[in-house]
Amino acid sequence: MSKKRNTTLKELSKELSLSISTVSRALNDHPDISQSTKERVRKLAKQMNYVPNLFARGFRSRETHILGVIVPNISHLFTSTILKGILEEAELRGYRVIISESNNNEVKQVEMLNTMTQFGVDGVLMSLARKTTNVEEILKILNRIPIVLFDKVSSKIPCTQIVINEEEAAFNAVEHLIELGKQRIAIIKETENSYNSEKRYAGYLRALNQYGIPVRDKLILSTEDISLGNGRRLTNILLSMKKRPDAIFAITDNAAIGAIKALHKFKVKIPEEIAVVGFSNSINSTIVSPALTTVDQPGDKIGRTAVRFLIQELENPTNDVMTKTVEIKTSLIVRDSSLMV
Amino acid sequence: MSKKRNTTLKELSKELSLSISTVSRALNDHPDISQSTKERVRKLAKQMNYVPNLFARGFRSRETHILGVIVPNISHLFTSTILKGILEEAELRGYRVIISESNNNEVKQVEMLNTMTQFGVDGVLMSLARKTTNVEEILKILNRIPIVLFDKVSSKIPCTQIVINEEEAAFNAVEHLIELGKQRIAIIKETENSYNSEKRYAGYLRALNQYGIPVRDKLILSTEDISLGNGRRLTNILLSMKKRPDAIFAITDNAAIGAIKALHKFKVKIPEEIAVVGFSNSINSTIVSPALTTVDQPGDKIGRTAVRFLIQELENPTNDVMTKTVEIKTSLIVRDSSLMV
DNA sequence: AATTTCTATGCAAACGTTTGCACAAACGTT
DNA sequence: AACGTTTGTGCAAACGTTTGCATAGAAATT
Repeated sequence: MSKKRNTTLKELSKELSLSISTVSRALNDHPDISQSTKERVRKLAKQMNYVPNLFARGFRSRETHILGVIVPNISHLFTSTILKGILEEAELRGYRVIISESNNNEVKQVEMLNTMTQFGVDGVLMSLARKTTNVEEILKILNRIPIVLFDKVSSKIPCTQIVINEEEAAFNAVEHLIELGKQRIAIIKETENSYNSEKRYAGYLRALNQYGIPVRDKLILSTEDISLGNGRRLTNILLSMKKRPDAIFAITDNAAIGAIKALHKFKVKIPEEIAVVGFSNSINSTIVSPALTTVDQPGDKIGRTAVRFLIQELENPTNDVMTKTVEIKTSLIVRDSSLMV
Repeated sequence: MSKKRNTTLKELSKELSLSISTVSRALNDHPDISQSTKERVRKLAKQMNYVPNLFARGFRSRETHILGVIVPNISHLFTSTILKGILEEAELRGYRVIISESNNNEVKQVEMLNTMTQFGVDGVLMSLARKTTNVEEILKILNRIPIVLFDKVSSKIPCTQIVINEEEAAFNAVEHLIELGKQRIAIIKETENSYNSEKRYAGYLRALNQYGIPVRDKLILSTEDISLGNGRRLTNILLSMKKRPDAIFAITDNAAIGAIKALHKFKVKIPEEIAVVGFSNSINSTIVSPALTTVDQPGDKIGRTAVRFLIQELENPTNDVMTKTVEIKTSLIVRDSSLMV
């Protein structure tokens, strides 16, 4: 169990009666070294189970080939799907990944960012904590190492940002409802202006405008915490109106499922009386009945793209720090909650 | 953007007209150093934003304070809950965490294990890939660094193993059904003898025996892939019997939800005619209707416990590698699918 | 006053790797 | 035969930290 030391270059060189540098070069396939020597070295290295000490290497070259990832909450399906993409793409490109959680705590987020740079990660992938307002510290760190934001991003931080095309996705969802013949389309969104909520709301408005449907304030409901419970609560409010909506667009699946539960309780027919569309394509959307029409966000693609852009920056360093937004396409998955036959 | 070098001990020492060693000791609170010097050093260190180069440190001390984690699939709620626990506990104890996915691929699993040790992690937390049979490579690595297994474990690997008390959890679930007055309790389990499935099946058998209920082969159904679809399919088989069961215990929530869907289709009353119990307490279990009675597995506790045991081993190294199984308690969450009034 | 003990500090080696430079040996060219 | 070129190898420094040992000066003891 005690940590046996690994074979080192020195040991190899002694065994082969070569210098350390020759052995090092041989293993790194340096052109100066003769073929025969290379083969001898490689053979013995394999035999003696040599593995380079990455610490010594990283220590010298100041490159660790480690990427840091900071997310608000790892046990969230969408997040872990993104992480999956990150892990896969990083591995493919020879990088290792350290993951941390900010727990939606801004202070902790900066702390993690600091220990990660201290640790020597080559770059950081980050999804911002909710209500991140003080970006100063982050900007400081951005001066030292490249950061790529994904999912929860902020225009205040000048760097590459990978997001889904929230606005268009919402537009498509609402357009779909309009094409069903719905005219009084309610939206359930977040109160505080998170990037996502804002964009989705914008898409909602654009769809209504484009199709010449009046925007009715009464049908625009907001909540601090966009949860299943609140989806249900707000739907109850909608049902108590004298003129009920004929469709509900909830900006998260959970809220949409809450809506369905509420509609169920009051025996409202879905989608005939009121159609429902959510956002995320979480597993639950297929479990609820009727199955929920929702926007599929390709999480792993976001992850992969983020890694790709970060590595691109790492390997072609430039000094101009600038905002660059990359939008990942989504698709609308139509299910029973908006399927009119 | 270009990687500015960090402040080093050398720079601090020059500024303070002290030697590097004195500065180092001052920062590490060595008793040899006078209070006044310590304060001077600390002050400047803070001012110049000094952070120790962890690579140089780890390189020298051969301790990285990094734990490696290998899981079959990160985007699985239970897994990511465990990861959450691991991250929290590790952070609390000053360790960082590198996560990798084996994708249930045995070869890749060993590969990851190798690159992790090469990288210099102090220890590894691992949940085994499905059908892990060739443990030889793993045993080799176990000789070099400590490993703690969790969730998907194997008795062939002599190390600490953190699992939930599968058998007892299943026993409690079935006992609960018996107490409802159910007598013909079917089980939906896995064909291949995975650790989890086997234990849960054992709990089922023990409960029946203890209450003197005959075990009927016809009510014991197995499937390769314990999915929602297969839960539905097997339930259809149960419904086609001349003597139907009066309860179904599915060893995963997904299979249980499949069962509920099937029962729904045939208008079987849940739980009056047939009660259903699942296993996992996944989010879906509250979304399906009726809400599913299920076994809650405290994922974060598993994660925290695993970290605790690993660090314990790291900090008190012993040479005796031995199996030690730690069981985490579960609890049965009773919901509508088995709630008889 | 001479000695010992203590306190605070500095020197230098070590960790394993990479790499600029030097340099022998072998070869090719006049 | 003398010179330049190429090829393969080795020397030694560097990265930033920790730490055993040495030591200078102060304080305490004789």
